Amino acid sequence: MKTHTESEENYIKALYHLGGGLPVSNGDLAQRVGAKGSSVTQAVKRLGQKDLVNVVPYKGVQLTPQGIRLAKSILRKHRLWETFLVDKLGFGWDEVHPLAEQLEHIQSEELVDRLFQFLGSPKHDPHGDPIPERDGQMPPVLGQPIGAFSKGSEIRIVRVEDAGSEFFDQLDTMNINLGNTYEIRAISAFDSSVELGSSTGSFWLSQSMCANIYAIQS
Amino acid sequence: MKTHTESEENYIKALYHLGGGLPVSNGDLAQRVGAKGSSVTQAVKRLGQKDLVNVVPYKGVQLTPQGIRLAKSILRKHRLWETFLVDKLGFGWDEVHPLAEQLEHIQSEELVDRLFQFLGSPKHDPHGDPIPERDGQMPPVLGQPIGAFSKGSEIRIVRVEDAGSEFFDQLDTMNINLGNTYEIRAISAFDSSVELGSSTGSFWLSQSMCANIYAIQS
DNA sequence: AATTATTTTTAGCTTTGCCTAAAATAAAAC
DNA sequence: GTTTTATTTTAGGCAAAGCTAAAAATAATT
Repeated sequence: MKTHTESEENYIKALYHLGGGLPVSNGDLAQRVGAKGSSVTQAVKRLGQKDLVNVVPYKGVQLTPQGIRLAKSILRKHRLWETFLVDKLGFGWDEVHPLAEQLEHIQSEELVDRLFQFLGSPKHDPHGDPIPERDGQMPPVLGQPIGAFSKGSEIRIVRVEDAGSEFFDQLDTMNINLGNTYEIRAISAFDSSVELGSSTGSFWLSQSMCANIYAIQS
Repeated sequence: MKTHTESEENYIKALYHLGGGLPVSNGDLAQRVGAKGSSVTQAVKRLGQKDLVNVVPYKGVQLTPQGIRLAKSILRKHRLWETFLVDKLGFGWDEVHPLAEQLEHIQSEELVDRLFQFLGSPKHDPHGDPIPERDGQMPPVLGQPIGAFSKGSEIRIVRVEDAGSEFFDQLDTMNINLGNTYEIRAISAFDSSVELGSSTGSFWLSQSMCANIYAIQS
């Protein structure tokens, strides 16, 4: 696998995020990478020459299989570094994203492999998102939004959406973490908020909080 | 402290390595960073505008106090990452340099501080080189070349020069590591090679090996 | 179908950072 | 104290990556 610039990798990442393998519009891509449309046009032209994307002018850009492979390898690095930052260095889960954006560009297969081992071969990152395997396979995306469970269910938190730092702050102040287990004690017919109970007491979660917190039956 | 490009940081690092605080010639700098003289001329002009160096045309370039501060902070990061790679990920000391060259450019005070703590507040890196402190202070440069000790001395290896991968390979095959202790059993009058002894036996070290291995009386 | 609005591309400019080749300066040799 | 040699700087080019403003193509609306 050749070596790519950070800018290129950022475009690939954005394309994977927005479209997976499907075409993405110039405008959406521009918004995602924080550049102007004209810059995107020439950027994807460069990527096209490296066979990382297929470009149809005025129609859209699409990752090639190689592009998807690269995207996954970047995502793998990103999520492994996030895991390192949280598990080993004690960062909060709201702080790690910008750091991982830098670290994900470090080039070394060996480093990634060793990091993976050092972290105990994790399948999911600190937010519960799946970490792509070495060969590109994706572990399952875990859980359903809390709102999807019915009264009486015993649930375990397995994933949270990246819904901004205020959301993470709220999780922190409510002491909600991956792995926590609760019983669903009540569901409000008025505003769909949910009462979660545990051995230490119970509390209410708003509908919008519930929508960003994923759990499984436990 | 503002943010700098990787190229800028590489020039600063090279200047610190070559001159410390003293003037460095264009040619030496060019050689060190692996660029042509003309590239260096404009690079240092840019650095001058940021007050990281003082340039006297045709005479030489010199780090300013701010430049020295920056150089030390890069060196700190470099050596902390090397420590991480060896101590935590199990890399060999000959493999870590190119990786640390990438990692040293990651921007985050917080990350450096946490890494430092995670590694147990080390004062020296895996080669025994001092890791600059947060405030720029330098721990002592340890040891004297093995050749400087006299027959009968009990010594402990505390530092090795970065003398290329063949040198490191030789250390590995001879099982020489930081912390090892030996007795100086003999010094050849013919070629200045040295016989080191330990509980497990003894062996001879060539003069050029000795020159790159540093020890203290133990 | 024609016009308007939106999106995308082209054209041309800027900065960083490298290059080669030619000119200018400093150092060394005669 | 010239002249030759070595070093350093200008001058001019090139690629990556961004920008603005104008032109072209597509999509939406009357």
